[in-house]
Amino acid sequence: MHFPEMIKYLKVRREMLQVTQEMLAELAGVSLRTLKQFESGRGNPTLQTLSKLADALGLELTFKVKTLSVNK
Amino acid sequence: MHFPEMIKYLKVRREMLQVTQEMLAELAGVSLRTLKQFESGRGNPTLQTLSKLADALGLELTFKVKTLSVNK
DNA sequence: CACAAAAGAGCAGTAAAATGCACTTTAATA
DNA sequence: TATTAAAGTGCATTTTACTGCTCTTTTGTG
Repeated sequence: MHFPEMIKYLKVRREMLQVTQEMLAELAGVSLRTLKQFESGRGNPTLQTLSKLADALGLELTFKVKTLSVNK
Repeated sequence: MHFPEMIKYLKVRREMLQVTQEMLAELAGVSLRTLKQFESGRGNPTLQTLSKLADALGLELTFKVKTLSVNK
């Protein structure tokens, strides 16, 4: 999952939960400015920031072993 | 997956692949200093840094929906 | 269209991540 | 035990993430 996908995923998740950026920022304990930057693709959040956001959205960061598929 | 677990996971993965910190740092395009700090728990890497490391280890960052379990 | 709420962005200050260099500690093994 | 590779750390510098404030743009609803 690369950058743009992660952003999209979190954004969709937020909207699905009907939470505004303002609410999420507050819930997550992240500044609104930072969240806005992140969602608009202008960011490289720290793991802590990303975790806080994921957490507030009921998500968890995990690793997945990449599989080597021949045909993409 | 929280901070200490992620560190542990990546470290174990690296060792499983018999890769030294030095090799991984080079492969991932991350400075050795940064990797050392991260693995020794003294860090809060940016998403970019974490992604590079995961990538080089054949791992992918993903989100997982947290389930609300009654009895933990 | 008019209005309001939500989202996006410029600017500047502060905090902290990333980096390089040099040194110390730990672990493996001859 | 001596040697050496790998891992860990202190310090200083550079880069950049985080933040608040303010303003603009977009979106949606009457």
